[in-house]
Amino acid sequence: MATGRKRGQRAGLTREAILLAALELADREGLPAVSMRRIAAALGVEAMTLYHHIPGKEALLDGMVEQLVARAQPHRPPSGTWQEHLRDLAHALRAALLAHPHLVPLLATRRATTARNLDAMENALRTLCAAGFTPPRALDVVYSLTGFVFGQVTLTLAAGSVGDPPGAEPDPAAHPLFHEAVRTGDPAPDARFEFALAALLAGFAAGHEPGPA
Amino acid sequence: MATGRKRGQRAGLTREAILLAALELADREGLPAVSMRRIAAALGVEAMTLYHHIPGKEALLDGMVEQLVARAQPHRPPSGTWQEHLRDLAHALRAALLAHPHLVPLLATRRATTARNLDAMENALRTLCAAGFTPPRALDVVYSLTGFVFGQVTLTLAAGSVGDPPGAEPDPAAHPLFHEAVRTGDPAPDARFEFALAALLAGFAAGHEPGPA
DNA sequence: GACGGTATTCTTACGGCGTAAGGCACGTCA
DNA sequence: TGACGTGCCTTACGCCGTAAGAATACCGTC
Repeated sequence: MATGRKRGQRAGLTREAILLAALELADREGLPAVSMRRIAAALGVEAMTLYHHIPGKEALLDGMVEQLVARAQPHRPPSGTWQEHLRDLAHALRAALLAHPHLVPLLATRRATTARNLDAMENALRTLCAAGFTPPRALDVVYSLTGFVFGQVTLTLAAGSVGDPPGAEPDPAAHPLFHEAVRTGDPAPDARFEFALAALLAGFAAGHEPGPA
Repeated sequence: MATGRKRGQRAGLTREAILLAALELADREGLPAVSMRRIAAALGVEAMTLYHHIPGKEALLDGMVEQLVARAQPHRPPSGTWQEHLRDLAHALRAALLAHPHLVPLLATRRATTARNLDAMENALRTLCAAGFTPPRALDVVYSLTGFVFGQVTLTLAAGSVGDPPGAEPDPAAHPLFHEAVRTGDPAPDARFEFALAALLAGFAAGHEPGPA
């Protein structure tokens, strides 16, 4: 530490500042780089200092996830049909995840039920119930949508992560349809997401109102 | 090592045996327990010995994922409508993931395009194209389904993982619909999966054949 | 202004991790 | 018989998370 601070002099650390530094480190160098020592170094401080603001590494990762989901609220106010509401929700969540791709695997090990998160869910449930869904069905819909978005984003990120060394299909003749599809398909991952999201929402609608009158 | 083996005596290690031991360790004690030393100990061997069969930790984790997806093939032969085919695929994948819950987070960081995996995908694509889907659309469907299953399973596992210490909704009055839904909803995770899967498949069908004739 | 308590920071240290480098014994084949 | 490759072990290095404790600045009280 080459800072001009003496032994007991405050460095002005807060839980928020630590989580922010951790987030930035993860975004810049990936999850394995997120160590107590590296975060502390980025803040001009020794590793053990962090423990006065955060109980341990697990709590730190929890906090990072918490910060991530806090950024996943739709900017538009809840209006329009329940489909539009859900579509906004899905887009907001997807955008938040894609903005911090290295953090996405963290969500697979951690539950993210913060108060703010529950507020957004309650909003969605209200919209759905007003549209005639029963509360349990509405919860099914919201949970399903959340898992769907997470899965789509994860698959997208994992597909283009490393330089394809493991499998790297060697024989186009063995899987002709696959190769044709890859060759002629839309290369934008957005299109696939929109397609699948539309299908899921259409499916919810179909299950909700059995016939189109 | 208190085994009765002398210095240069073979222990009969193979890549398969190592991966199996790693899988069993992960199932029994979770992912953090999967270390080179622990795996080696389980096999009655020193850690460095593993490096004669596996290049390193990353390759080991890749191998574990490979083993997992290899178990994700449907047992039934591909028959029936494309919806039934996809449903079988989804159930097989979900069953494989649920059988090794601790490995699911690994899939978030690793792509799993083995030859065997591509075979299953090619099968699905063939069925879909025979039903009138274009190859790119069929690929969209299969990818979307895969991501969907992964997301659903991950969410299910994460929801019931630890003892709910982080959020643990403190005020039922603040989120009345959420609590009513939890109280009166179906507690079986299977039901939610079936509901969402049906919705997604229905959505695919709706996008495929615009009108129900 | 002096003073005591508290909050914040740093130092040191331990065990575990992945793995690089090199040594030793066995099986095989010339 | 002897040389050699293969499979295994030993040692060692630099990371990691974090427990224990010493040192110092800050702050409310007088």
